[in-house]
Amino acid sequence: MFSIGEVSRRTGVKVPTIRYYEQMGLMAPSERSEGNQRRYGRGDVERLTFIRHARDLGFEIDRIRELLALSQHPEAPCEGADRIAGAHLTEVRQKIEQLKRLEAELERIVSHCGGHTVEDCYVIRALSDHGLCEHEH
Amino acid sequence: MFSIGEVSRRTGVKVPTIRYYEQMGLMAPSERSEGNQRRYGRGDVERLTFIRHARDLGFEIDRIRELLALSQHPEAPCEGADRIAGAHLTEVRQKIEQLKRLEAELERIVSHCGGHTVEDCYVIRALSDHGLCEHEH
DNA sequence: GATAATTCCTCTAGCGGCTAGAGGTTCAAG
DNA sequence: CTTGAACCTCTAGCCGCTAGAGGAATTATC
Repeated sequence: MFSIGEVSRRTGVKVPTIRYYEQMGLMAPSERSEGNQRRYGRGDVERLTFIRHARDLGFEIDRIRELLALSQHPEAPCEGADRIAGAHLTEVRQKIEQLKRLEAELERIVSHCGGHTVEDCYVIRALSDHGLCEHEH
Repeated sequence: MFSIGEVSRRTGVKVPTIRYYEQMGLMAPSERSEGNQRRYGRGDVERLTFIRHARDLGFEIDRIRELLALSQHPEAPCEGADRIAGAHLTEVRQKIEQLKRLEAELERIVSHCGGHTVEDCYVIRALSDHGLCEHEH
């Protein structure tokens, strides 16, 4: 049996975050010591590793709840998991595209700033005057 | 003089958001009608356009406050604005890199999922078993 | 000029995913 | 048995809004 601190060390998930996941229903309420402290087993550590891994990949808490539920049914078809991961991948790609547009716009603004005073500064002028934008945003 | 709704229509910033910006100190408290409703002038519309523009480019509220302060001093050197925009550009690029790593990892996981049941599902297995990861995350 | 529809006001609370801190209890080492 | 670290619960804060309650002002229609 591991204390919450021990589990935190093993999984890399911070102590308050573990408690937060319990509140959010990702982790079932653990057993408790006589003095009411949380005590975890191997299964809990695995589950938390799963969660951490999914969070690192950017899955939302709700999606992780679904993925966890799916992982409990080894015999079920895995379309669900595929769909969730696929949808997430699509979102990630969209975010990348959006950030790239932002990057291009910022690049253009920063590189054009040749002036030495705010009056001539392209950064400030671009922000003031929408006409200087390349794209709609 | 424009009502808050009129200003909202002109700038594309939602009414509650305008009030929020006032609270955050981006917009000075406006004049009021006899019945205590906000009344804005041209200058306010321009300032709000600046803010919206900066938000669209992903600048944080605090940075926008700084940019607004700089824009009030046309004779000042524009290093400040340059530095803020440059730092932001760097952040955007870092986020893109991070999302690309995520994309690669997700791509790999999704495309490997050939099984028909959760038991064989690469999505689920990859989340359970860190050993299946390409990179540390 | 009355009425109705729309817009406006303030205030409070909620979103996601934690993180920080207060104030108190339990545990493990020496 | 004492100390100090780790634990407990509870509340509040972060960011940038957004939503809703409950009420007042304004505008449009008759």
